[in-house]
Amino acid sequence: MVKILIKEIMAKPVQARTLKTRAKLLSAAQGLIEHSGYEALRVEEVVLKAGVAKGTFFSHFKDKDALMDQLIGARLSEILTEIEAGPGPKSASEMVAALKPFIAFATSERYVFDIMLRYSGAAAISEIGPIAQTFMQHFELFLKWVTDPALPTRATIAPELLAEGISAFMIQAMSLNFCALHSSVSVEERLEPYLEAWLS
Amino acid sequence: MVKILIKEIMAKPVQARTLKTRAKLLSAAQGLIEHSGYEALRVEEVVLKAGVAKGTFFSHFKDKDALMDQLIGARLSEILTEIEAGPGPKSASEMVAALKPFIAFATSERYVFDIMLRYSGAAAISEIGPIAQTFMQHFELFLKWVTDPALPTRATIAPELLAEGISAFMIQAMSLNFCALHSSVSVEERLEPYLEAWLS
DNA sequence: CTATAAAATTGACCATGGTCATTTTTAGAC
DNA sequence: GTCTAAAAATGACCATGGTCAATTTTATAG
Repeated sequence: MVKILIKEIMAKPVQARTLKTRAKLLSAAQGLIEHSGYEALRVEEVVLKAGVAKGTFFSHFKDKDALMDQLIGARLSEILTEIEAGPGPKSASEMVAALKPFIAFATSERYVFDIMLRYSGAAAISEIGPIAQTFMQHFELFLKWVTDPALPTRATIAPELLAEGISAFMIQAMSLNFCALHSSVSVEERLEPYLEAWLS
Repeated sequence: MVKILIKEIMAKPVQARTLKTRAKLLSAAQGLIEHSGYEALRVEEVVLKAGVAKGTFFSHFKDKDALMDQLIGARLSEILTEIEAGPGPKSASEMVAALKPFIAFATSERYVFDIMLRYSGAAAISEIGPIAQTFMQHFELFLKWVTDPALPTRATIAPELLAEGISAFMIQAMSLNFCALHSSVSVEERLEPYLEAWLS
């Protein structure tokens, strides 16, 4: 009885083999993506390169999108962490400049952008994945920026609201980038007036 | 020679049969959706109900998503047209109320919301479909609203920018609705403070 | 070392979207 | 009517993501 209780509390044991297989799958996928991009990735190729059976893939990842969540989420998090390490922006213009690497990756492929949006919020707390976590991460970052006195902002608006707004405008600017009618302007050029208007 | 030129200028002739088949496919799809929603739709079921072969479906629609673009786009356009017919909002609160039917449909299924976002901008002018058109339609609507003196807005911001901002916040509010961490608040409740802050 | 239960892996198989060479139908010329 | 070329429709077939009963591997108790 005690044993059963302990078992329920403990995380289920993971064999070293599991970690090894998982690492093989992730690195195979990463290699393929570096060669041909995210959209072109095929599960078949991943398992072939990793040297495992197809079924193994799906016992490590719920579906193909879950792998994408891992890979894209990891990259987004790396980029955000780098941005966090930099100085806080003192203007809308500097903010756009700081966000440039994030925007560059998120708009590198339409597919990447779509996956990012689709996984930005999880339907259940227990399903919060890497991409959803980066949304929390960039909310924290924006909150830090707007509460820094170095950045002049509208005092009448709650910092949390300001931060969420930055996120909304960033996504809007990236969305319009994929639209033929608006693609003459770069994401950054479009984002700056939004933020200027929102923050001051 | 003249004939060839004329042919090039003319739209390619469409047989009555084509329109009939297309109508059969659309109504079959509509019927299935009314019964089980958008996500559950299967091409196989559509052609079965319409009484045509599978290949026929794909000579009428580029792919399954193109059918969804038609169906969802048509519904969105209907809703927007009804909203347009109503009175312009005199406050952020009234604006949210006016948008309620649009929001209700767009968030009725996660799948519907995803398709809407994916088709909101077309990669090429020639590919602008029904959903992309509704985005132009709601931009026009928002522009009409913010230029109406009955709605007090920040005069320092260009009306076009204000209109795009409303769109950005509406999408942000709907996105967060699908996120477990934020689903305790309704889309409308979340949208209102955004618009309040943005417009005044 | 052996037995055994749990964990991990396997690959044949399925579900579903999508293609294309072939066949059928239609419109128009004579 | 009948001939012909273009348009439309067909369904066998393919591509790819995903499932699951059966098998192999691992950890561990005795």
